[in-house]
Amino acid sequence: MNKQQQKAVFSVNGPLLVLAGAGSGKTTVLVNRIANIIRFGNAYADTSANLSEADQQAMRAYLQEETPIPEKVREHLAVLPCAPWQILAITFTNKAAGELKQRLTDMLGNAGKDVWAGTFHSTCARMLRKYGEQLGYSNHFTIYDSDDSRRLMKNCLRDLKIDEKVLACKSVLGEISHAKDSLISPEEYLQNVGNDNRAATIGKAYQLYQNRMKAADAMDFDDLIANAVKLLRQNSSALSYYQRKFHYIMVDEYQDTNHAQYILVKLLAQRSKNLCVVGDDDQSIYKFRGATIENILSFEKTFPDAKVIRLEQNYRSTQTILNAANAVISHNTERKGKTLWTENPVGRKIQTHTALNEQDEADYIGKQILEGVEKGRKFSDYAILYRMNTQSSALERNFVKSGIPYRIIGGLRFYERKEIRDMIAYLSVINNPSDEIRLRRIINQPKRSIGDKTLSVASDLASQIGKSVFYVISHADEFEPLKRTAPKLLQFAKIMQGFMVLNEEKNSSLKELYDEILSQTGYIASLGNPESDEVKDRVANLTQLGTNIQQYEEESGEESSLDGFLEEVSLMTDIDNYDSQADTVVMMTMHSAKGLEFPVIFLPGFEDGVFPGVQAIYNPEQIEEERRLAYVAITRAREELYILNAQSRTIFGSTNRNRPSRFLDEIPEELTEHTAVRSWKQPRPGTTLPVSSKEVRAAAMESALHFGVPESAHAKKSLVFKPGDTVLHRAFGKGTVLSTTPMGNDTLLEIAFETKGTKKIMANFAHLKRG
DNA sequence: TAGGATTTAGTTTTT
DNA sequence: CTAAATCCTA
Repeated sequence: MNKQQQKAVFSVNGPLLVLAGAGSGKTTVLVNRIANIIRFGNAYADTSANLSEADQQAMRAYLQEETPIPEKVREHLAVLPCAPWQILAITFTNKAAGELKQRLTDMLGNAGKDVWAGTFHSTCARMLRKYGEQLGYSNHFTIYDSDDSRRLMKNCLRDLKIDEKVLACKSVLGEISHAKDSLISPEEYLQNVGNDNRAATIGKAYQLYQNRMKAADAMDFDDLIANAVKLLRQNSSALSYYQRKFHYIMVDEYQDTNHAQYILVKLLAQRSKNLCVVGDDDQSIYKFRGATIENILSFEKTFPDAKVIRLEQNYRSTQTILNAANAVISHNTERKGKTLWTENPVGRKIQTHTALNEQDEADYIGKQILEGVEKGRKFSDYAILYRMNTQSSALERNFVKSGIPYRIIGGLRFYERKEIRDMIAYLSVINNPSDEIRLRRIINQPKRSIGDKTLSVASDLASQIGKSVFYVISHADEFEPLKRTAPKLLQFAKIMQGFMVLNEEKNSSLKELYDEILSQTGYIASLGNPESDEVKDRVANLTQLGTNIQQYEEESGEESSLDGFLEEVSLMTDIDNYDSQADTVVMMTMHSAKGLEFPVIFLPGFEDGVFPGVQAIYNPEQIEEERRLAYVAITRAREELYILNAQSRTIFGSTNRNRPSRFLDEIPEELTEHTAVRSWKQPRPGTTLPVSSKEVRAAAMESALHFGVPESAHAKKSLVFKPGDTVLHRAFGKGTVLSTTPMGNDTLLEIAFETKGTKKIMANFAHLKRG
């Protein structure tokens, strides 16, 4: 470790701000700092000792950081052991927390497992499970995700007779989220509306929404933080419990914390003052969801005796990549200012490429990857980072065609798939029957002939008698208005109650419960034709969920519970599932890539209007945020960086010609090497601009034949394969053709490779040779 | 109430 | 362009 890193590791007591540039070994510092605290504990001085002024000073210096200490002083120092559970480490993703724990366990053995490591949300959830009753929640409250929140808000707006055309559900939710970040309750919100009509309406919706959340025993993401703060503020025994428990607190990615999170950390650290925050103001990219860079900029004001350590040596990227990153970020005005440097080699120049359109761009990327793999790179060396999830589809099409194995992080997430959410909803209603939103989701899924009408009647009855909807449904025969549907409702209630009993039984496992739900509800059968690809896919997902449940049970052993599983699931993100071992190319948004690194990075869509996005172009503040995002994206690359733009691009059905991104202009020319399919300045005289997407595609095809694709690929088009042929793929090696299916101008080949298994590949894109 | 057909709206980033 | 919402009919 370098001097600065050592200093950060050994500065144990008191507030500490570590400004850690990209790739500066921040995680190493964090891990070693925690290990150091556990090993050597909390050194404190015997202040009653009769020491000279100089010795006292030496002692103080020692307490603040590892400095040499005179023998005479040593005997007056004591070391308090610090237990792992007295350390709280807050990370940005669950995955980061898991890795932190893993590395600690590698160093310290089992002690590493007892460190409290998690995200803000999981930490708060844990505190609220213990103390939530103080705020009127049960200890198995449900955590709503954004879809649940949306459904609930829709209902609220409908019941308040607010027309969504006047006030969109989304903007109300956004406003409420902002209020919660600022720790403003519905009542306070309503007090401050003045004569702003819109605000008054939002306030009413906020209040109703919160009341219903409480009735459903549910919290949304923002509530987790806000309620944790509320708990600590109004319950002094909880506050003092956690203040005494956590001797040391560390917060990673501090630049992306919001106001509520800042208050939370401040409360927890008030007693011990041992707060260490790590962050990089240049990497703050979550302003849009309430993160305030202020937290990091004002840390020294909040904690006047704070020590500040800068980590500016980069161990990740080549000089070229780092220079480009520095050049781009230097255009921002609102920053603390630092310059990363590295002893790494200069490396290859940054490859900038102008493609015709998004398909052509994807082809270029695919080609570079296949060439690289041929030269010995692994697929997992490559990552593609884009601004919007929608950009992945062009890449996906190309990768399928050329047989490049890939994974997409984000986009349609596993836990957002309909069938998965349905099963999760079953599990959470079993866990918490008051959860009306999720009850509504499953009551007619599979179809039980229970419609909207019946449900709103039941819902009204429930609020009249002050019981939950589930209560009304399970006593449906006692209510006159429900006479007709009562048998159906009772039948549903009966299965659910059966599940609840099963869940209560001590010796039954979650996996058994899950399998029972699947079979008793006949869910799989209700999906339709089991031969169709779509249903096969869904069934595979349901099986995967079963595996996940089993895995959870194995991991948490005695501790496992339905509660625990649901909590883990609701706070899980795609990036948490990302397995860096598998040999596949990875695609994700630049946001998701935070904290990750790859040998080769592709950045498609560097065009004004895509990145920076249209909404940001006329807003200097937002441009700065986009520029920080560019900085994050560039600094993910270790060895090679490709930046791409396209002359025309089709997004959301309309085709636009975008000029290259201003961020490209900010990279000094001597760092780049540019290639282009064709000069983007002028279309050739006499050429009409393609208008429809169909024409664009045709033009791209035509143009690719003449410009983009090398001569050999042209010739390959005439190569015809038949089953039994031996072929040679540049990445997969030798294989035998199993089947051929003509598709348009191309042929889909199924090939059994000797070492890489059976794959389906499009003939024209596969770069095949005869074996 | 189910299911299909048609229209329409909404398109950034995520715990 | 896609996914969701709405409408319409059986």
